[in-house]
Amino acid sequence: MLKKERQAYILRQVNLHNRVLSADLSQEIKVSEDTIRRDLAELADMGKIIKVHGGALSQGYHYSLNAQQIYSLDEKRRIAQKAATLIEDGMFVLTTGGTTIIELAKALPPDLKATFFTVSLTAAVEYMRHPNIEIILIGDKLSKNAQITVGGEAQAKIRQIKADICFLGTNAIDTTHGLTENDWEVMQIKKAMVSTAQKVVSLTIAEKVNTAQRIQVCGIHEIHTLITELSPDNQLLKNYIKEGLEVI
Amino acid sequence: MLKKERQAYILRQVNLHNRVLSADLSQEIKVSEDTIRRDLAELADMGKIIKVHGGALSQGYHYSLNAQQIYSLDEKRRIAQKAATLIEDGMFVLTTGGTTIIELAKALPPDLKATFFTVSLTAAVEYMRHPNIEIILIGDKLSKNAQITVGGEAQAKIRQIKADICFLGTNAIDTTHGLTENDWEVMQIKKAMVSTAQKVVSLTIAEKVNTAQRIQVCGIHEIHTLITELSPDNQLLKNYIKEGLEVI
DNA sequence: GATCAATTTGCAGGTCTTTGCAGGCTTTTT
DNA sequence: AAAAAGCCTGCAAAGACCTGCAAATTGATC
Repeated sequence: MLKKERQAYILRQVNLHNRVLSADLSQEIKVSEDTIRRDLAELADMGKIIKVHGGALSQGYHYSLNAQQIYSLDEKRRIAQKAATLIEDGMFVLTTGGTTIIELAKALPPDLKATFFTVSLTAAVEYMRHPNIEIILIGDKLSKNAQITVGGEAQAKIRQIKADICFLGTNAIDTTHGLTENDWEVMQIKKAMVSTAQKVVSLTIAEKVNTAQRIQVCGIHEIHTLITELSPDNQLLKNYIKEGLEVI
Repeated sequence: MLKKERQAYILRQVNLHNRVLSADLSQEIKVSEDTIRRDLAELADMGKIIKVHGGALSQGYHYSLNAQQIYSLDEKRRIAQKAATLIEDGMFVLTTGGTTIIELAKALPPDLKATFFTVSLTAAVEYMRHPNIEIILIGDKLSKNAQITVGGEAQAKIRQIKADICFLGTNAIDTTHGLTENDWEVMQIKKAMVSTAQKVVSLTIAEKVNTAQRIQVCGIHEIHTLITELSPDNQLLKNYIKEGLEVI
């Protein structure tokens, strides 16, 4: 096998699998690992692959390492757009925190007149920009991790509110475990919201769909509407429709 | 699994769920926790995540409010410095909002362990930077003008708190009218604070000393301590000392 | 086809990286 | 204050890497 051939083969493998190990290639092609290493080094010099200890990665891999400012901002914007259409004048709206909710706050039409209840500082700040929105901040201990208020007081307050709709920035959701979280206090707050709201809407990027965390907020059937950046007829969402959720 | 792959995976998880635990990752990826820790440390060095005890947080999530132009910043800093000396470990501290209070928040020594109650969003955000401060946010309707929560609920909550000390960002003060405000709702909140705190401290730049507004918060004798950027023996403050206030 | 220079390959050895683990320390939780 | 969890340091083994070199291959030329 010629050097050029071999390198072409390697390149194909890298692009196909996104990664290769020198040891594997050496076996497949039946040349020494040194040769593979030299090939990888050359391809890396040409900028066609990324050399790492033990093998190489495809170029595309590099981009996913450079995290953008807010993760999946575009997706979240699209979700926010859809979510905003559910809010009507005069409604009582309950929201958690999180970057998706912030995007929702930004996406609200400026003439919307509604009352927003929130436990999130950052969401509150965002709502303040809107001229016609009344904001009720739910007080209690402030969690430094989640940047929302948590605790018994807050939960009690939430349960007093007869909210028309509740938007949950969602950490993980799947059909068996329902909506799950990684923080006990946050879970309790969300749980309170779910229990008191007429309609529960989960906002989540597709990447988090069908993932689970350790603490359950509520079962899948307690959620009425699921919003992702995908089209509702996407394959990934089939199961949720089957479970009776409205998918937007 | 290659090291870079693993780190990319970790980064993705962090960005997805805002927070990860080393123990979880170690299980998922099936490497030792040490390796995870080393990865997290590296990613943190690169500034892609924030390392915390037991895991890591996503970078983009913890964003701060951009500070606007603050009027007479230097004076307020000096006031904040003096005010910070009044706070001791374990105290319950009550604060309003306003730029002077924000400076106070920034001036707090990092090892101070205390509990802060506040009605101000921006102050709360600032307090969150401090590792050892517990923050209780007092909820209610959010006033867009004052950027603090106002209303009966908030007042009732404030009165329940047995605060050791209360810092009032002050709009106007003179010996005859006492502490005055121009907003009815803000006045009520401050009034509640004055009535419940052991010690009431008014923070004000010299420019506002001997000015009055239309709504009284409290008489001059309900204030225990007055802090300005001036030296306590300054001519301007004589009258307040004569009235029995502690002037710093 | 034979020859020779240039290139390529494999190998030996020594070095560097990565990983897991032990022991002691620090932080957090109870 | 004690117990648990997480962290840090140092260390050792495994694997990957690099350097230099000699053997093998290539290909250009006669």
